[in-house]
Amino acid sequence: MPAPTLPSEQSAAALIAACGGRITRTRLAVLGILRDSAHSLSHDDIAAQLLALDVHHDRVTLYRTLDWLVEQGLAHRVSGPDRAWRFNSGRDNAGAHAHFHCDRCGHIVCLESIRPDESLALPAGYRPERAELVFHGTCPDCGRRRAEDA
Amino acid sequence: MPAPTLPSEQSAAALIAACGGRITRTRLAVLGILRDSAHSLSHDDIAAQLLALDVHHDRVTLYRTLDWLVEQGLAHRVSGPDRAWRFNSGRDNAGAHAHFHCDRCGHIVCLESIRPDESLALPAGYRPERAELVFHGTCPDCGRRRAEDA
DNA sequence: TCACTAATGCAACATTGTAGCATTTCAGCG
DNA sequence: CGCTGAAATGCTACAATGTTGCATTAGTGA
Repeated sequence: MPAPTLPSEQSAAALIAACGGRITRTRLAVLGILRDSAHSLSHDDIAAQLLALDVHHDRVTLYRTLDWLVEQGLAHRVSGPDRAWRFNSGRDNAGAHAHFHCDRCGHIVCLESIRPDESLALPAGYRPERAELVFHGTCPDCGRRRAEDA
Repeated sequence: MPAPTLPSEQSAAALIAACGGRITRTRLAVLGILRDSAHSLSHDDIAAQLLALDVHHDRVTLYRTLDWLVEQGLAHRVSGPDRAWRFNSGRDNAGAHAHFHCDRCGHIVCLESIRPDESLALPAGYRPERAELVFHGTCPDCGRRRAEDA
């Protein structure tokens, strides 16, 4: 019986090889996890999935693997609401709609109905892959709470 | 000779008192610094300015002071490119234009010519104070470097 | 199979932020 | 003005996230 394999691992191996990198179990598993996920994952999320898949790994190795994937363009790094990076495999739909970020309580809400305008012209040389539109302000809960304080 | 006083400290004291908080040297100085700055400052930036003003303080006290200012609505907390918060006194112009965030090298570039559309309708209860438009992708430098690699 | 080196694993460190608790200091009051 | 109680501070220790250096392991090509 072969080792457990994620559905997208075959193409993952090809992608890794195409970058001139060695094909290792950590890279295969991490890239597979990222490609199977619909949204961005934190280092911690990925570590948990690796554990579930019985892929032994080291914290530092995971950081370096993710750095390498980002450097090769196989993954993207985005900064989350807390002070931790999120990673995704490029085509995810997290950036397709706008977000509301409450500066009072720090919560982030998806505004599915609003989409950023991606047609704006950027200066030469910049190659945008997605646009992120974030509104900052006060959310309904915090607005209410503040009114009660007064 | 009186202690050095920032230009906006008078009104800062009034703002603090209006929130029902005690007027302390740390709050006066921090709020003054934020109000005098045109852009968002990190905890570290603020600590450096406090040091320059000879306002003795503790790391933890500064965190708690900033938390309190944010809670009272006297300051805003925004997440920076690195995993550290930035603080500002509300009306700053950092959000008035779009930014380009290179996912490869992590650098952030201001795109002065592009401004987010603030006229979009948000769901009821949300009170936006500013909109942030960030393009993610590859910057000219990284695009060139990647072409050379191939 | 062998050798070379990329990749890993480990330990120690750096940065950013929090929790608990004793001490200081602000602000109201006699 | 000098007390007094609670708010604010300062200290120590801790937690979360990420990085550096270096010895060891393991892919890859021959």
